[in-house]
Amino acid sequence: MSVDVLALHFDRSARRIVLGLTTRTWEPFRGEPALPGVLLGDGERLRDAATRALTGKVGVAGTDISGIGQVVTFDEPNRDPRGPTLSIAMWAGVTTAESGVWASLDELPDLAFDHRRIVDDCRTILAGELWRDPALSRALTGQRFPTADAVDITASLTGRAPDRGNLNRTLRGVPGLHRTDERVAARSTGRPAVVWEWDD
Amino acid sequence: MSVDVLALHFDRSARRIVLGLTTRTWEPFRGEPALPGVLLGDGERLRDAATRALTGKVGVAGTDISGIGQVVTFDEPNRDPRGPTLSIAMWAGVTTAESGVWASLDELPDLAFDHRRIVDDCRTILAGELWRDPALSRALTGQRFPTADAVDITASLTGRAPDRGNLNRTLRGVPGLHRTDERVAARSTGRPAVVWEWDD
DNA sequence: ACAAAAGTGTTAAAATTACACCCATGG
DNA sequence: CCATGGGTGTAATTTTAACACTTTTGT
Repeated sequence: MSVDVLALHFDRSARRIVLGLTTRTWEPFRGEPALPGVLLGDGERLRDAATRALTGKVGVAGTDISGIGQVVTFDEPNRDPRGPTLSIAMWAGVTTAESGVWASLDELPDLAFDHRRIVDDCRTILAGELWRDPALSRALTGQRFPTADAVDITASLTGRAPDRGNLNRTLRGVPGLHRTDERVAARSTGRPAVVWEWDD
Repeated sequence: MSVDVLALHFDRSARRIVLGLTTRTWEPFRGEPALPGVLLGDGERLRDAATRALTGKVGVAGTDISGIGQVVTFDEPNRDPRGPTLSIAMWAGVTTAESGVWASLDELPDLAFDHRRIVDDCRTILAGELWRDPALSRALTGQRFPTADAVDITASLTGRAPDRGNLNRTLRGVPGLHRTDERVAARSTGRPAVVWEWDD
């Protein structure tokens, strides 16, 4: 029973979401990139296991984790050559991506085990929950963010650019999120974007 | 890490779904009704664990299980007084409810642990997946069934009677399901209902 | 003929999606 | 004043939900 984490970080300058990876130190798949994962300890909570995976395998500081949530459980017989195992997939928001390996969602290297499949499946699910699940949304945006970031996050996660107008209206309906009067120039040109802020 | 099963059987004569329960033989909650559950064995698949729970704790024959599926994983710290544990909730369709204790979804006794909460949460989820997930739908209806059964199943799972007309159209859109020319009198009076049949 | 149950037809309401057009800023 | 990005308005489409009305059977 392992917990595998999709560590998501929104890279503002690259305008896309990057995924935190580790390099496997043991067989099987030694040397190949993989999702950070740990075996679930006895009586350990899922979020604790996920945190352990992030700090231990990617080098993320505990304080840089902005949110954790459950995605799905994978139960395929051939996912691990060592025998049938279970994998609980979790998402985690990470505020800084300094240590560890980070790859764009659209340019992933070959991953160990069935991790590629896990990423693909989870990406679809998470794309559907974005702006519906406040915890996930907030973990990706941070406390305050311009609309431009929301556009980039949506585009990066869903794989295609959203309609800006519709997204703007969608944001108005997100519980716990409100518009501020503030504007900020997110790009070098063009109209400045509204700043959105999560209630505390 | 336990697997807890919502054993669902559609009782045609009672026109409702009943839930299979066990009586706990050990502390804690000794003597109280509970969802059939087992500890997940090393390398055991979820469906195997669920089957083991049904056969061992409710007395269901393996051949009477019409389908098994995953619902969600519960990870609440206080769910078990013995310490933090994880519970993977599964649904299972059961074709005959002869041995074991079966209770209507709407008249459940007090259950051990947080099983009442599990049932409530899963019921909401399953109600949403009915007629969308063919595996779940088919496990409840059986290979062939009149529209009347679909009405009863929907009413029993969602808690309120569906619009017959809309449900009829919904069934037309279910993948793998088709109408037959056959009609059957499901009630003592009224127009006979169309029989639906799953492909294969 | 009447009540009960099943189906069909139609409409209303809501949620998604698409797109035209106006606004604000940098160069 | 023009290119670029942000925002509003509006319409088309699709999905859900509601409800009136017709059909078929037993009593």
